[in-house]
Amino acid sequence: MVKTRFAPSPTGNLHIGGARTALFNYLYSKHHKGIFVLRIEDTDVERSKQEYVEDILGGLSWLGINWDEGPYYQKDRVDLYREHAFRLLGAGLAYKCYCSTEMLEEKRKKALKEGGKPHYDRTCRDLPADDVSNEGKPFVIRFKNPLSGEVSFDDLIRGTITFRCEELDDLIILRSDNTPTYNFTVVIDDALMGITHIVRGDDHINNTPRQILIYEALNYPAPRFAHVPLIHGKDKARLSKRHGATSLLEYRNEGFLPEALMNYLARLGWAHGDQEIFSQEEMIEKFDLPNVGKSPSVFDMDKLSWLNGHYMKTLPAQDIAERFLPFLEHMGISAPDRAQLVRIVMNQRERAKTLKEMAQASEYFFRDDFPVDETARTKFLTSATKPILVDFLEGFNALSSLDEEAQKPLIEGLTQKYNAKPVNIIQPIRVALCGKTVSPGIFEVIAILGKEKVGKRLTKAIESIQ
RNA sequence: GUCCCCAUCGUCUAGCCUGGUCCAGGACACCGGCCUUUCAAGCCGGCAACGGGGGUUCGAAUCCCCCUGGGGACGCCA
Repeated sequence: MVKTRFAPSPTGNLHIGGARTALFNYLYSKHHKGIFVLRIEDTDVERSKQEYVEDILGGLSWLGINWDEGPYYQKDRVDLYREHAFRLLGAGLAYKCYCSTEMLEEKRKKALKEGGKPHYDRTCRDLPADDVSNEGKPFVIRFKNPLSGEVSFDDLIRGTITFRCEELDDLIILRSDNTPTYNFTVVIDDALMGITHIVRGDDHINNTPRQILIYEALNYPAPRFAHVPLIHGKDKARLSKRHGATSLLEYRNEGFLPEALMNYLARLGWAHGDQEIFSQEEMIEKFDLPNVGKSPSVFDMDKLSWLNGHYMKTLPAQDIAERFLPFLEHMGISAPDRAQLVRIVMNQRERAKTLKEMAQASEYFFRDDFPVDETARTKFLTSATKPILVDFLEGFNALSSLDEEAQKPLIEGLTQKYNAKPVNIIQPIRVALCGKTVSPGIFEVIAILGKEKVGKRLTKAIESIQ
């Protein structure tokens, strides 16, 4: 049984990178009909915040990634980690270290300056067992790394990776305040929770050999590892707040659809031939680790927008209308007429990349005091176009239906009378009704607005012209 | 500095494992055209890449080595 996990630390929002890691873990487990676990790694009491926990859970839920187990909180499991730490201490596989933070910092700096590895010099490693000189002093527990030999593992994405033990440090597993550290808790939890496959960012490659050594010391079987490349910003550097490192929920607020974001994230670093569009079911069916690329990818907003536009156009209109509503409400607009709303969505969705854009472009459908673009007004609401509007209004009032077939002859009649192209007749009407030169087809706009509103708006526009 | 990872169009990528069908395919963006009541959408077309150098081979994007470039790690953060 395949069991994967996503184990974020709540020291920041869930961003694009984290979400993709979560997605890959989720897809891999579901592909193998396995279990996906969510675990919150909150052992850093200083930096962990409840608001981030909420952001992470909210972001995953919105995206559509559901976990089968958890969320587990490491905070609730500290006794477990301590037990393990002292077990290693008792077995001689770990030792107490009394070096102060300041001292260590100095040693690091010095080593770096001399061109060496900034590693712990193992001062306390060989302190005699009956040493009493440090009695009562605060201490940390360090893991006793093998001094020689190699550690290697077979990465599911990159193949075999080997490290020499000399490169590894005697890392701290229990801090002086008695709290455990990441490289230790992660091993214990993954082992105890029965995680079979660890999919994570490749910034963890260096941690892997240390963790494998801990698995061995603890006598736990090690899982398989798969390190996915990091996502970069346009400047090719690691994703930061400037690029896409904002909360996933920001994308929701900007009017992106979770289907689009999930699709985009899946294709960032993974491919299945030439296919671009994947439903969640298809991703689960087709996702596999060997198809994940090895090189870092750049987050591309344009492509995300395109995908979002695609889903805007292809998801059921009723569905889009449902999700569209909050964006209207955010603008202080209520849309009680369901059928009308769906009709607006059907006409606007191909001209908007996001729900937010669509809301902004649809204001005139809901408000009579919609803004009027001044450039459009001076160009199309003029003394020259006034008679067209007057004529149109007159003909319009006589219409018995607002169907396209009923409206068409009216416009055609005017093009003949004024010897003008349709565009010259329609644009003034459009500006009168919408306040701008851009809108869905004029027949649709009129049908959606209805007889009364169209009449009022035309009258108002005519009166505004000197 | 040391260690680790990576390297195909501007971007996401297919192809690489199992060399020839690749003067490298798809998608986004961009440019042009068609359609057209505006804007979009849609359709058609175009631009555009195997980082460099050595090997191996009849033949290399594909295998090997070096260089260069980029990224990551080196915390009582995760």
